[in-house]
Amino acid sequence: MSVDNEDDTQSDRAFRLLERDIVSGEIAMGSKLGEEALASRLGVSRGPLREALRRLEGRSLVERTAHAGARVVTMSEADLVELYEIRQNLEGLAARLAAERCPDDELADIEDLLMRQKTRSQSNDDSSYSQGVDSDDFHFRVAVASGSRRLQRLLCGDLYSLIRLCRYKTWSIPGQRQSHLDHERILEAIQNRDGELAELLMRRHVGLARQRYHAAESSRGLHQRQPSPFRS
Amino acid sequence: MSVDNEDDTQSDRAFRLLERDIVSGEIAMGSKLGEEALASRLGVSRGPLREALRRLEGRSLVERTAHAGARVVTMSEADLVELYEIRQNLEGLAARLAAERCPDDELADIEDLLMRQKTRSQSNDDSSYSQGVDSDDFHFRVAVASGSRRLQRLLCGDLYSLIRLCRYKTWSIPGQRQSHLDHERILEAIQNRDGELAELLMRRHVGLARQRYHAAESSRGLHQRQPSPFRS
DNA sequence: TGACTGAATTATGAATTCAAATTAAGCGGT
DNA sequence: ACCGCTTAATTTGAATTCATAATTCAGTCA
Repeated sequence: MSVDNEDDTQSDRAFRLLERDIVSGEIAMGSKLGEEALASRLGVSRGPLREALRRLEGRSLVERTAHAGARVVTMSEADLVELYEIRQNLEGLAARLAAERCPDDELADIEDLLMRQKTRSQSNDDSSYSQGVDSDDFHFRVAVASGSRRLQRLLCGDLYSLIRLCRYKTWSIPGQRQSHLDHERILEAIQNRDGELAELLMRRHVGLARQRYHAAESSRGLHQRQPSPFRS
Repeated sequence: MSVDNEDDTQSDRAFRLLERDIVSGEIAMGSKLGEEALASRLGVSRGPLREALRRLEGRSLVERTAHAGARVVTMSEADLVELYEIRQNLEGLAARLAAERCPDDELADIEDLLMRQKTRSQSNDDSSYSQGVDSDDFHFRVAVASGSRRLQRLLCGDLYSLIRLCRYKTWSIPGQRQSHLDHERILEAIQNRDGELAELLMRRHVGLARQRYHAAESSRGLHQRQPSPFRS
């Protein structure tokens, strides 16, 4: 009916919508994805919807059993730990590559970003809506600065989706003063073309962020998620 | 028609066949994947075939443009370098995790594997058909030994497919005596529970394998691939 | 001769329809 | 009352059909 934007195919629309709802947690892990219901909900026929589900299956966001149906993947705490270990390593790699090959002006842009964030956090104490958009995120910028398109896609696409599937807003825990200091030190190492140090600092930074989250999570009961919006 | 094996759905069959043919290079990068032709070739209808293509799209093995059609992805030399950088890091991570958490008996199994490979390469000088199956591959075993299912899937599934898409038999270049020595040293570090050393050695090992390949490749002209079997 | 416009063709997108399998419910037996 | 089996209903898998967009080729005009 209403053509929203660029991609005019129904399948792509369903894919984007489903991906958004799954990653944002609006669908809830393990939910059954009944074709007829979803199709009518998204305003598409079962054909394109099935294609969208298959695509999500390829991205390992949904699992499918032979003639039974499709469900959103379920992720345990162990899975989250595994994802963080991978992310830690890969972001370290991104930092090192950025130190080795990123042009100076792009690094200067990131420096500007950090400066803006600093002044903003000083004037506006909470301002925790800093999670505006990707380009405002330090980790995203480093992934771009690595110059490796595939690494960028892995970090900002697949890994980000899966990690965020477990919980909200985990990419960069905002409002942490220590995080900002870490970011400054990492950028400094990158600008000094010290790849080894940049990798080490980034690894430690992500690792500490994980530990910090884990501590906070275990203290207020684990696996609290939004109530599932539709069917269980 | 002929039900080959476990998964009885046509879409899954088409998916497996297409993945195999693409990864093995039988389809050639950039090939147009006409739906009608492929459907008749695989003995399925267009519906299931489209689902298979979408799934491959999700795994980023095929690209699709709005109403134009699907093509096998094309990978440049730069892409291959990026993939190797990622693989290098991730296999290092796998080695470290294995050193930290893999039970001793499983490591003993890998030791047996290396012993068998050694004796076999001594008696049978060529024996390069060692690339029998996954479980005979050292890197595969280390990925398993990491204990991280997701890391294993990333390394042995996605990355392996993409890297192998560029060229044949690149996972472990067989018949290299130095490789076997590297493997022994890496396993030794893992068994000594020296995670840092295992990671370092594995990184260097993969890096050297890449360099070795690159040297060999550039000397005999680049990007020589099988002639495309069907349509361009 | 070359490039642009137009229609015809081909291929893809999507809905409908039918078939097959799983799930759920109902029935009978122990 | 509980367990197993049979049958009905729901859901998924797949093929056919129609609509729409892109490609191709022919024709015309500059």
